Amino acid sequence: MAQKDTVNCLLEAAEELFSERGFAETSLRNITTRAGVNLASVNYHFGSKKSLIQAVFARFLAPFSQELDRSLSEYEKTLKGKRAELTILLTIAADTAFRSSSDRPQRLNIFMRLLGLAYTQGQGHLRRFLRAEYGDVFDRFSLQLSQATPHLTNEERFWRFHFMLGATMFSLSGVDSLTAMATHDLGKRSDVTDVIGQLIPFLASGMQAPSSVASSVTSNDKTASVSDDLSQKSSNLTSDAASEKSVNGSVKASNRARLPI
Amino acid sequence: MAQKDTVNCLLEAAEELFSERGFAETSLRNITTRAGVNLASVNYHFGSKKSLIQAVFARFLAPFSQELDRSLSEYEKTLKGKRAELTILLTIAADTAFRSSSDRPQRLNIFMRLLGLAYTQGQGHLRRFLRAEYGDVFDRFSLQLSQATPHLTNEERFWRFHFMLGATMFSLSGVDSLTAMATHDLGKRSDVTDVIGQLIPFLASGMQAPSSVASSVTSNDKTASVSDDLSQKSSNLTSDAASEKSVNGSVKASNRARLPI
DNA sequence: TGGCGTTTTAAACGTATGTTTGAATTGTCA
DNA sequence: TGACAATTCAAACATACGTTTAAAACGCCA
Repeated sequence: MAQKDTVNCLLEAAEELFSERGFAETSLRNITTRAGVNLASVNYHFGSKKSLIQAVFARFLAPFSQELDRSLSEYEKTLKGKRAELTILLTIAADTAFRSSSDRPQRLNIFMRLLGLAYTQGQGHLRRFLRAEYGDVFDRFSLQLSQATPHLTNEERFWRFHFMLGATMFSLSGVDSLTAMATHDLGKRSDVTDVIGQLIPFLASGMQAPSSVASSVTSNDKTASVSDDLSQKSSNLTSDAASEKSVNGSVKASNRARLPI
Repeated sequence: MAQKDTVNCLLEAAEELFSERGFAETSLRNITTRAGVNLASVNYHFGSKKSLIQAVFARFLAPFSQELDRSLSEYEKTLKGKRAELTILLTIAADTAFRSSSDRPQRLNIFMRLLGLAYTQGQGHLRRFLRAEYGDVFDRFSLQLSQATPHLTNEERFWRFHFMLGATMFSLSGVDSLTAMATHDLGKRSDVTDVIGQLIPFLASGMQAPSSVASSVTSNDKTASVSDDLSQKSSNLTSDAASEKSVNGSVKASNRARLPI
């Protein structure tokens, strides 16, 4: 009882403070003070500040990745061989993210800000942690996305995917200050759902821009192979299945766009 | 001679280290060690760590904003009343940024990473500094961008502009690790110019996606008024022209999309 | 060359951080 | 209730930080 409360208050306070100031700028004393618990309880319950950071991410990503996996399965069932539709895929991801933080609506942009910090601030341990924990589900989404954009070369798709990621993370993570600006400049209040509503058409249109390569249809009908050599780069971290590297060692480039976590 | 060297080495080392680890994670001892100078020289030449951070930004932004201003003037001359073209505007900005860091090609993505940090990490002083120093030029670019996208409502344009900003900052700031990933997955080397070449069509297509509002042409032919109440939000910082606030105090919302710095 | 302002240097200062410790408190089950 | 494990607590630990200081080294012009 008391343990659950302390752990939860710590995660809550850490999530807010990290998103406001960043990881290094937030001290354990800041966190424990806001949580109303003793300073030492962080090291007692989590072991270290690093582990606390990872736990903050896990609290959001565990339900999200599970729900995304379920939603993708459901959608794939309705497809019956037809290829996925881009706008629907984006909407699925957005809906899943939004429902995963339904208890408090502003939780989504807090998490987006954290995700942005995971990229911009050092925190290499976080990137490795995220890929090891949730890489599979994201790869699955990535595969569907490939099939929904058959007109693109793998290189184009790779880059446009990261353009999408950047636009999403930046606008959603800064949604508080941006909506404040929008309210001030345009006289119209807007919230996260409004932004997502604006975002998806923008992203879809960007993705569907014509390929710069002349005949991109012929060279790219086989975008299926995705999750083959997944654990290659993170093999020094996951340590299992590392001995299988020589099996597909002859396959130089797997020609797939992978999520950058 | 020695002074110029010390200052320059400090800026060089700080630029690299800040972009690698972030501001708070980079200590003055890290910087002075890499620069090969004494620890105290930071406070001697710059006064404080904050001022050093601002100086790092100024070293890039001063030539950039000056060159962007010149390029915009030149382009406006060729327009002769016609409205600006979106792709050309984006190319102008990209070219200017690239030429401003022509001495070392990887300087652009280093700076993009710094710009991203300026948003994500606390550093409120930096945002105020940037807006006070370079707000005018960015507002000018913003005005041209408005005229190049007349089919959008002000709200749509506001959000799509920030979608562009996020996609650009994220992909260019992470261009090192992303190109490494692209090389590994796709077997093709690419650099900053390649990414920009992919980026501009994506952004242009996203911006030119149809407006979700039915008749957006009639309500939005007058997107000209931009730089009127510029200093309102930063008046507590710039402190000059603060008494003029009552002049246009009656104008509630100026209906313009402003750059978020 | 001698003197003086500028710059560099090593050392120290005060403060804040993450972590550890051992005693005090709490909750639980025999 | 009483004993035992889990949890909380105040205090201290070692370390790293930004900044300051005063002396040493340097550069330059009379």
